[in-house]
Amino acid sequence: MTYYKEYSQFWVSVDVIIFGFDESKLKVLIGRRQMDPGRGEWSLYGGFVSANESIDEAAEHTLEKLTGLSNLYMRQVGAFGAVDRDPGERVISVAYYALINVKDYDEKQREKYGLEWVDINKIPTLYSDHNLMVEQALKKMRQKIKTEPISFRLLPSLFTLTQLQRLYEAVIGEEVDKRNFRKRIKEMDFIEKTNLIDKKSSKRGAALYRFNNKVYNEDPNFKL
Amino acid sequence: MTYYKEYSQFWVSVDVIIFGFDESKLKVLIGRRQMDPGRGEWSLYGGFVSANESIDEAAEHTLEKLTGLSNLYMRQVGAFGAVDRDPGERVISVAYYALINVKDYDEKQREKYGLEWVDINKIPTLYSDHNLMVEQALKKMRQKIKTEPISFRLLPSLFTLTQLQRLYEAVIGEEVDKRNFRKRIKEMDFIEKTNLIDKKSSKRGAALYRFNNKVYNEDPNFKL
DNA sequence: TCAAAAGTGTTAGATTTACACCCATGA
DNA sequence: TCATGGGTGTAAATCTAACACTTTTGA
Repeated sequence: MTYYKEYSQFWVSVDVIIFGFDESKLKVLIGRRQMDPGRGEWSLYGGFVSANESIDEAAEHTLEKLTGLSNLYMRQVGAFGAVDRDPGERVISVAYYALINVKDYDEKQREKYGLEWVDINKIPTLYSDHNLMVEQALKKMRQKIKTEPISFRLLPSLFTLTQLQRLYEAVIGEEVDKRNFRKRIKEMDFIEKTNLIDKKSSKRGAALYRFNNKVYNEDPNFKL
Repeated sequence: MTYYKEYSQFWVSVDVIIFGFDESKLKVLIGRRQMDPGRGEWSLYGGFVSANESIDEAAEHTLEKLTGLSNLYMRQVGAFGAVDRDPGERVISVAYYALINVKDYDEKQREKYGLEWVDINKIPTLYSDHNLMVEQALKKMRQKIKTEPISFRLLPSLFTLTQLQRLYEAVIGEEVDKRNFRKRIKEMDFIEKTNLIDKKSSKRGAALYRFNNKVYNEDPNFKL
């Protein structure tokens, strides 16, 4: 503490907006806050940054603790720093959003932390400024999904085009034309048709597709 | 300090990327760092967040102190939190970018703080992770300038279409077609032609335009 | 008189949107 | 046999991109 001792210090936390996709709905993982103040209120999951980790790492640790998964897609939303944002103390928080495939996520893990998947359109009032964080995270994600292949982080590794379309619609919040959507998909060589058939979703069965990251890297042109 | 005492606290600073436009170039205001560590290195201007202000306010205060101007356009870039980003101590910094009209900015103020306008394409190595901050700020600004009327924050209140075009080109980093550019401007009713003529830029003289915010708010359709 | 910047329209090509029917299958 | 979701192509409309010459005037 040699250089800056005259200045104030703050607690810094991270809050993670975890997006998942299920039943054609975009969902967020929220839980009941486990600590005071605000114990019992609906809240994002978060954690404090500790001295030996970067903010990014703190967010990764939080996410990994919660999901048991690593290498998830995660991006910073921004820093939230209103003086009274936390009802307890002055805490500055950095929000991140992460994408997970709901099927990879262990239900036991979910129950252990008392978390629930909540439809993005039915989010209750959350602790502190967490509603704001979710809103901003969604806005960022909407941008990204049009220009980067992040959809695949929310889907199983094999997916049907209808699933992909429903996901896209859930994220941008409006319906799109099936034929036009598929036309665009066909132009992206890194979205590969397998010869596997999904029989769960329809009687006829739907072709299963796969995202080929190697092909994508050779010609990273994604546009929805 | 009742709730979170077990957790670490951090210094939190703000760093401001101040963009200006002059001589058809996009510029950033940087100076020689006035404090240890890193005294004398090229650096963004920043300041520590204090206990009684939000991060946004801290950024506004920093900017106002530096420029003597208030109500400038400012947006958050994000939080930077690598453990060793600051060579002195662990400091988490939140970067902001601001837009100013170089002509509104008092030269005395600039000299007082030893600041220089540096071409965005000729930025020297800066203190800490400030180069990264500038890069990210520019990326964000590039997005914004296409969909929101922020150009006018970088220009005098009366400007010629050539100035507007040069600014746009400087920000996106490529030249655009004059006729197509002007066609798009004509469609935006909130960019109003005045009957004033600027004689500085050419012998013939160029019509001066003005951004009408009231008209913009009635039909906020901006697209470059 | 000429150099320098201002100002102005048209056309071809590319992209986007709208739209409707047949297919395969399990219940 | 029929209800359900899967799959497919074309044409009109819109948007984008390319392109060159005339005007004005101060030096």
